[in-house]
Amino acid sequence: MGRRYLTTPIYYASGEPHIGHAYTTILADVLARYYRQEGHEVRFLTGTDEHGQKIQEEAARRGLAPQALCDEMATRFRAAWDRLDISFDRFIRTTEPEHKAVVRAFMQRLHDRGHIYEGRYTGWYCVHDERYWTGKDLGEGQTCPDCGRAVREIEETNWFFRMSAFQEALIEHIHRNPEWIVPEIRRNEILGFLQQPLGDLSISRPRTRLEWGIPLPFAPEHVTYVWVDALINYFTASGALGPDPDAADPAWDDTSASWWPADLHLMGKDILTTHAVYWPTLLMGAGLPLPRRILAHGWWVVGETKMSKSLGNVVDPLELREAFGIDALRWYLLREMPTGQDASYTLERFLARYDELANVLGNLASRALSMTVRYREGVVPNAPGTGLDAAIAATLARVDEALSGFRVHDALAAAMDLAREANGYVEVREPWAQARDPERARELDETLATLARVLTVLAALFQPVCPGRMAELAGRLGLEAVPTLARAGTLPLAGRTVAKGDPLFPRKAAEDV
RNA sequence: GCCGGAGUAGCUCAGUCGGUUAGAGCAGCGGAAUCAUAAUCCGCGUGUCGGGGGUUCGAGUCCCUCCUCCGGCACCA
Repeated sequence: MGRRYLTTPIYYASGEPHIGHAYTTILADVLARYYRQEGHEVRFLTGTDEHGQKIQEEAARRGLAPQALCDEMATRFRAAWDRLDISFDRFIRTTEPEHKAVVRAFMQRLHDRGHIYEGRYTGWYCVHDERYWTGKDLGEGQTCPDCGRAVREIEETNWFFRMSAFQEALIEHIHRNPEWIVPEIRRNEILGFLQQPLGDLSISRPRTRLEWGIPLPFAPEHVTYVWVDALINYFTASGALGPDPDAADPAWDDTSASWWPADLHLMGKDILTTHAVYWPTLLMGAGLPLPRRILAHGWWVVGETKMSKSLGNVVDPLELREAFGIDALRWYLLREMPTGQDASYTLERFLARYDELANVLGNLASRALSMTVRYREGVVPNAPGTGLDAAIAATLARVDEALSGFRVHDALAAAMDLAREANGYVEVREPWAQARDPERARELDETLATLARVLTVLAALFQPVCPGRMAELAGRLGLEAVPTLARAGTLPLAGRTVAKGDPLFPRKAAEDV
């Protein structure tokens, strides 16, 4: 099996992670777990972006050293991901010595290759806030959007990356790789964006106004623009360069021993341009291969609904973790939002999705395990459990197809449909009637063996979204762990002792929220 | 303004290269069953497929036009 390197953005925030951060990260986590499930070796990267103006300002406001603020922030993000069951393999921080060294080497390499030049940057400066704004940020009559005071146009020395030199190559790359940017609407937007002449990218900020950053090796009176610094994290964490890299390191020309290039960058649609334009052109400049896929997802919006009106408030989905458990929350977020599109959060929809989990999947497990305990002393009979083989095969194919296009919601729908079909199978077989007639013992054995098998497959299928509950289900089936998808359908189960246990997803009422 | 999407059952959506009576889940109504978390299973839809026009033997599916909503148009992490 192959290797998969996937990334979330590194997050820049001083507060608790919100639903946007959480969704990206859970989406990445589910994909990472699916890939592991399929037997791939996986590198799942997340982390924090710790340089720049806002960090410097926030630290000053709180009377902290910037590094102290970042330490606290990184701890908060790690804790949040712990609560959401995120299985990252590497948590990178841009203040790590390794990353700083890679950024310096990266910038030097761009410089050595002739893609960087010194120029003048024009912007609107607010004296009161001591910061620059771009033209489109300005309020009416050229005022500061923060404090409302008049801004003045100012020029400063800046270093620029010749992004424009790579415009044609980037357009060609997108045309040659139609699935490079997913979903298609985002690809179209980037192509539309690239129809305009691409300007060069300012990659530095003078230290006279921004100290908290990585100095440019060839111009130490400037620090690296924070977006450039941040994007390079994906390369740092690939391990392509050693701990003390320089621009002449041979690893630049052969990254095959590392995780680079990334298989998938995930992000919200708001930061697609940086990932699909700035980052690829920077990589071209450095002579590095481009990431294989880029997935931009949509936003959760909270529409006004009867439910939230009647409750008189708007619930943050993350708070539902308390009452329903993290597995249920992950299920809702990934099943409800068509991957790549926006979705609207409502409590009503959450409850409907939870019922699906409890009634279709949870109840299937309850009834199947309960009957095995009741009719066969809890031992899975030694009989052909092939009753649902066609449905299982069709489901695996559907899941595979959906995931190859990153339609996670479709993959989850397919998994749930298998549970539905299994419930139908129970109705058709009527194991309770088979149990009453001693002459039908063999049929009952087959029914129970089939249900044990399909539950094993379902545990594997749902494991990436519901890792905790599916580990529990696997345990009740007498398994040590959730098996891989490849093994789940053929794993010998006869003779194993199962346990009924409490409901996997206990029934809830709206009042419980 | 320019570019790009979307508009299909009460709700969330699927509808591949145009082709038999337009589908799924949820909600609703009726029934069956009793192993199970009062869960499950079966049956039930007179939907102007946003409006109008066109191409075609035939259009939700292609073309034109109009309406409504949304997104992108860069250094904002």
